[in-house]
Formats: sequence, structure tokens, C-alpha cells
Amino acid sequence: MDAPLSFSVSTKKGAARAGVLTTHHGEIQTPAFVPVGTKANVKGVLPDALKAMGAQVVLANTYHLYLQPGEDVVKNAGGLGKFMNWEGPTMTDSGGFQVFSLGSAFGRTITKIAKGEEAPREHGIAVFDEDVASQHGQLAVIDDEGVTFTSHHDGSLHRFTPERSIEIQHALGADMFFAFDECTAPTEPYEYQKEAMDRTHRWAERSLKAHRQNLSANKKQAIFGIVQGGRHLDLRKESAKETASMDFDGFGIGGSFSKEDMDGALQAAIPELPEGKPRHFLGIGEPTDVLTGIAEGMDLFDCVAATRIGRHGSIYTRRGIKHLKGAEFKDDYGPLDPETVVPGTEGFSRAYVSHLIRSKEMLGSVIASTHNLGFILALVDGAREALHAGTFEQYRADFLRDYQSN
RNA sequence: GCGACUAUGGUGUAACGGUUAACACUGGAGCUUGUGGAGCUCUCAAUCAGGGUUCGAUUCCCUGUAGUCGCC
Repeated sequence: MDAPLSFSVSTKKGAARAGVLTTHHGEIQTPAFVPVGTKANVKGVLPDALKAMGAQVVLANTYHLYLQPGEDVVKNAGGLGKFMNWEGPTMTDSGGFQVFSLGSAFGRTITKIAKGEEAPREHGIAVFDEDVASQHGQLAVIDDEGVTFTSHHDGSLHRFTPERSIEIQHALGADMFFAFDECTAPTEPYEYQKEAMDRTHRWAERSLKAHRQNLSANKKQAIFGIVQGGRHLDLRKESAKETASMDFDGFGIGGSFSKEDMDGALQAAIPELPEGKPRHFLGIGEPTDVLTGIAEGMDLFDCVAATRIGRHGSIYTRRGIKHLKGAEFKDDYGPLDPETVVPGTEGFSRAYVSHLIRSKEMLGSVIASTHNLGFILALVDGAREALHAGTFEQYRADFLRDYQSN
């Protein structure tokens, strides 16, 4: 295979679709959920376990691996997959998201999913909270060239530009990676959303150029452009159109949404994207959101929620999320989710995992993370099969009914 | 048996004689969407008993009770 990536859609029903994505490290049946392994590890879950539960691809982060252990360590290990002993396909995120999560949003009550709080800010480009900055030594300043930030490890000063991000991602060597973008808080005003979106487009062109100039990387790695535009449908459409006009191998839809905005943003953007290239929904999501994305025509999803909430003692079940730290689970000797079997976690009871989490035993986090990852992978597997069988809408409706019924 | 010391939420510790008895852990509830987070937020919960001094006692005095240590 000469191209780094090939993609074919085999089933289409309305906007939703199923297909196969082929990389140098194997095939990915889409739609697919991508476990997040930020620092070249999926927290608490061994590669063998990932494989056993049907994970097809993992995603690591440029920002984190650049700071620690440094991209050269990963490169000299033979690339991300070799380094982490994962034989399948890999992806890396560009570090752009950290501009958002460590910069303007850090220390505030803003997350990827908007809750409606106001985000006070100076008009302009330097975005950080001075109190937070002094308290945590935190600082991220965006300009048109790139972003300057301090390391959370030692406070040292660093700078990412689109070119630098691509250079690092070449060193990390994942099969697919993302252009460097700016993700804004959903609470930012329209003018700033547009300004950030335009900047993201310029950065996309620079990212693409930097990648195409590296001929050997070009053969091995695929680059995805990222659609932004906040919660504004006209911006979403414009961003999708603009990004689609560039020669990317695939597309990510990024940014932050309120729960209600998600559908609209997808509907505005997706029709502008080419049919024949994969679409990745960045940072999404929870089970119901993933089904929404599939229904709208997304192919790939990554999200930290499964491992994060698992690590802290909450599990997905067919009947909604259960907080195992709750008193009611102390003597609940039933399985984690009677309706979902995850390889490697069969036989563990809610009471047992509740006990482990309460006593801060790491095995509790391991079991819950494994369960949650297996749960959402199985959910997406089921959705894919339903797409092929022509029963996806029913599948989704059934799941939503059960999940919200508790 | 005698002496010394101690007695504050479930646990461990705070509190010049002066607002609503503080903190940590535990317990309970909630949060987490391209992971600075095995994390964060909120919350229930106590002055050993009985007297006395004082305007006012967790604080000072007496008695009782319990515990710890030491001594016959």
C-alpha cells in the first residue's frame, strides 16, 4: 500500500454509515471507538486487554509525549505503537486541544461540554486566568504564529507552532494524526469564535504543507484537518467547507459543544465533508453522544470518559451510569452490568469493585476502566452490526430507552 | 490498693475563659466528553457524667466513671 490510508464506505443509511479504514498497521471497522492513551498508555488497561475487548486503534497526545518523555524517546523506540507495545493502528492528537484546556479554560468551570457559565475574558488573544496562572504557574498564550505555554512539570517555557506540532507527530509516528488547531470555549463570543476558526484554517494549511514536504512521513502517516466554529452553525459550515477544500486524508470535528448544540454542529458540518474520507469526532464521548455521532455520519470517536469515570469508581451499564462508591453497592453481589459481558471482568461483583474503589486499591480502577472501555466498544460494535443489518435506528432507540430508564 | 496523666464527631488532632467548636481521614451525595485529575466539589457527624466558680466554661475547681503509665 502506497498511500498511508484507504477508506471505503460499505453501508450507508441516511447520514449514518459503516466502512473499513485501512492503515499500515491494520484495518479498522468503522464506526469505531478509539481508546485514549494520552501518554502512550491507556490508563489502567494493558494492550492485551484492549485487544481482547475489541479495541482497534488507540490515540495518544503530542503535548504530553513531547513534554515527557520527549518525542525522540518514542521515535527511537520505533514509534508510538512499538513504544507502548500496541500492534494495531495508532493516532496522535496535535496538542491544539491543550491550548484550550490548559490555557483559557484551565481552572475555570468550563469543560468540553458547556454548562452555561460565563467565561470572563479580555478581548484579544492572550488567554489565561492570572490567578490560576500564579497559583499553578499556568500560562498559555496564543498568537497567530502559534502558542506559548509553560510545562506543568517544571514551569519551563515551550512553544508550539503548526510546523512544530507536525514535526513532533512525525517523530511519534502514528498512522493518523491531526493538524494543529485552536479549540475555543463554547462561551466565547461569536467574534472570537470566528477569529479562532480563521486562525485554525491558516494553521491547517501550514500543518498540511509541513506534512506534505516530508515525503517519507507522507507515505506512512495520514493527516486529518479539524473543523471548528464553536456553537455557531454558519461558522461550522464555513469551517467544514474550508477544511474540506484542503488535501487532508481525513477530518476531525473538534471544539466544544453544549449537549444541545452537538447535533446541529454535526448537521451543519458533515454535508460539507467528502463522502470518501473518514470523519473523527474529537473527544466524544459518552455512550449516547457516540450514537448521536454515528447517526449523523461520524466514523471515529475518542473519549477519556470511560477510563476517567472508571478510575474514580463509576461504571457504564445498559441501565445508565452507576456510582459504585454509593452505599447501595456495598453489598450488591451482582455483576457490574448484567447485560454486558466484558472480557477479563467476568465474575467481578459490584460489591467487590465498590470495596476496591473505596479502599483505593488500583485493581478497582483497572476493573472499572476495563469494563467501561469494553462497554463502549461493544456499544459501537453493536451499532456497526446494526448498520450493516439495516437496524441501526432501532438499535439506537432501544439503547436510549434502556440507558435512560435506570 | 496508691499515685500521675488523659478524656472533643466513627478515627486522629485543634480551639488567650468570649460570635455558629476548627482540620484531616472515614461515612453520605454529586461531578468528570481531543486526560495537568487513581481527582474535584458539597455534606452528615463531637466537648464522658454530675456538681461548682464566673456575666459567660471545651477551657478553671470538685466528685464520679473510663483509659494509659508507674509503684506496692
